[in-house]
Amino acid sequence: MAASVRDVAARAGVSVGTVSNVLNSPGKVAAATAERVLAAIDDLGFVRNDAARQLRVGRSSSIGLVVLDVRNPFFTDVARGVEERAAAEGLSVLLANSDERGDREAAHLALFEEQRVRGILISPVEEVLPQLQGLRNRGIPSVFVDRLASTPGWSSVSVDDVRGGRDAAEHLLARGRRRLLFVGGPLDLRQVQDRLEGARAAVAQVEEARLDVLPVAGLTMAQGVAAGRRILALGADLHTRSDAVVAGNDLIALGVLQGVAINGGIRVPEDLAIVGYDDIDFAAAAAVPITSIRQPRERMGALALELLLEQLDGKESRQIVLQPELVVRASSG
Amino acid sequence: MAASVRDVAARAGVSVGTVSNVLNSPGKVAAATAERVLAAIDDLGFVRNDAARQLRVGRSSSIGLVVLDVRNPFFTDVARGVEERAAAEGLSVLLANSDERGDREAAHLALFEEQRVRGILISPVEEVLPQLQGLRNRGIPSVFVDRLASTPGWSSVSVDDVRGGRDAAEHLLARGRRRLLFVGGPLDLRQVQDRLEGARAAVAQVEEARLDVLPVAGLTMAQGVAAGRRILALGADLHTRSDAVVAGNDLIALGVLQGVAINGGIRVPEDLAIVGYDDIDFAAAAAVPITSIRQPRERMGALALELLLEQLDGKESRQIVLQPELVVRASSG
DNA sequence: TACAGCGATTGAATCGTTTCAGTCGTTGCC
DNA sequence: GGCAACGACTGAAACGATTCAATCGCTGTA
Repeated sequence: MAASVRDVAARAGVSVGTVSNVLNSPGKVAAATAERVLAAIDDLGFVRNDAARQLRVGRSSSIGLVVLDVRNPFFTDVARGVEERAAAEGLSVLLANSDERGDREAAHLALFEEQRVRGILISPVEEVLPQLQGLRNRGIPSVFVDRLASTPGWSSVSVDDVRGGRDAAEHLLARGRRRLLFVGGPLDLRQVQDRLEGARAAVAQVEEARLDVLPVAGLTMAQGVAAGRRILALGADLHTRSDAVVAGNDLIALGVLQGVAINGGIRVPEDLAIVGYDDIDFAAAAAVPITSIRQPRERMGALALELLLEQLDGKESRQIVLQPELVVRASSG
Repeated sequence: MAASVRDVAARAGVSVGTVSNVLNSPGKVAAATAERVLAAIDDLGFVRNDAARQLRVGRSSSIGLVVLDVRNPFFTDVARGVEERAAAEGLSVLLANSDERGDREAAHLALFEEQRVRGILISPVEEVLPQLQGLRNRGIPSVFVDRLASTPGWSSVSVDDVRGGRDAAEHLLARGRRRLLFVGGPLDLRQVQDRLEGARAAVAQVEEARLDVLPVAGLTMAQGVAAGRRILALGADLHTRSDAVVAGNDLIALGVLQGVAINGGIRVPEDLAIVGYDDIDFAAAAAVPITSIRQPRERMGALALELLLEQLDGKESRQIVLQPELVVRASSG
């Protein structure tokens, strides 16, 4: 049904090699011939079969990107950074969503390997090093995004989340808050651990301050809303409990804000201050604009691709750690 | 370097056909043999080469999805619906972003054809029918998403945007607003046209009501913020101009809200009511929760894939038009 | 005239899988 | 004992592009 390079060759009265050259090294072909071939190509509606090309060439021209949650604007921004840099390099990006689930993550990696992607960028859910090591042995390098590669020999671009968590908590403490509540999860997610650890460190510096933890199942707005409702349900207790929330990310922060606002019983920031994480665009547009820890999102994506290219060039692996930045808005009083 | 089915066959002491059968029709192979083959497979770290498979089989197992803007939560939600339904069918989804640009859209379609995707789901920027017709002739069907296919013979899933626009404007009129301002663009985008047309129709029903148009370059928050600033800049004029905004989508609405709020000169909804479109999750969490026109986002995605499957089965094309739903929140007073 | 040198073109080999007609060895039945 | 039927397995052909050594025709030079 679909025309092949052989059909094109026949119609243009040249050999298949020439057709291929017209497509891939136009300089090698006489102008008149090229013209005839091009004419044949669109007479026949020929479109190159990428599978055949890849098979012969031995590799594809795409790279795989696995993110924790495509619906989180943080990751679409990262993806955007990756894509822009990749396009400049003639690579296309396959975007996959693990939804914070290890099984989906593994499945996506397996698919990427079948597709023989050039390399993989991943924001991992769980311990994927063994699988990635396998990929690397078979010639597919990878780079961690939004997560420090602690094992030597692996590249990564990340933000110092411990510091980010500390900055968030210190800011709240500086504003006089003493009963902090960390809302985030799943707790085995590294980013969450680090941010929590940072917050703990900051709280430990202040005598009468404390930090409780309200774990949630995922870093989504819905989970945040649920958490907000639980905070509301504490009712009068609240004042003996928490006067500030350090959220695992902005989605959680937005959710909590929405959740506690429902009955209007709790005022933000008067009764409850909130600090988010990521500084997605929506944070500034929130009911009460959210104070947040900004990460250079697109830049992380672009850098990650950069590191991947370095690996493909046989260069040394390296870890880039970017610094987060506190952006103060109304939600922290 | 990478092991092939031939290597596996050699190591397991069977023929390549048998290896293939172990992979694809396990029922056809004796248990003992299968076991030996499987052992060889992971001794060698064999991973099937998808390009070769595709080449032989003649088609891939993915479908392409082209959206106007991946950073718009509306589209990630649609994508989610598509993916879920696709996964159930054993298909994977290639997500591409046209960024509301015709050239990028065309480039993505071309790439999808090279990959021999099974079919294409597209939220079109411009008139792509000729290109899609070409694809169809060569065996790749497509379905419009979030856009009615007005030409007979084409499938689509859309929401009645004229009605949505009308509902938005009627709601504002019912609340006593009379000087409406439509903020949206690009104006040649069908969704924008329809929503505007609907708003116009509603305004035409009311004697002393009027509708101005403030065109913007794209349906993003940044554009909305810029529009908001321009509204602010009108200053005192404002009251003789507009007392309500019908936004092209929620991102614009959020942006406008943020833009006019900057100096606090204009209060929402007192001075300026705002109605958005899409009802993305962030609309409810906004500074002033945004009244919006809800579209069944995930459902649209799932239905679109459904229609694509129907086409692949040789069934008739059809157009599904869903009804939007007004969700009233604080921003409209 | 012969020949080197050059650009343009050729076409067979190749990539790794799936497919399918055919072989092989057993079993069961008459 | 002969034969059909059956399950398991084989291996060559095919998919459609790219590659590269070889060939072809010319031109300009010795």
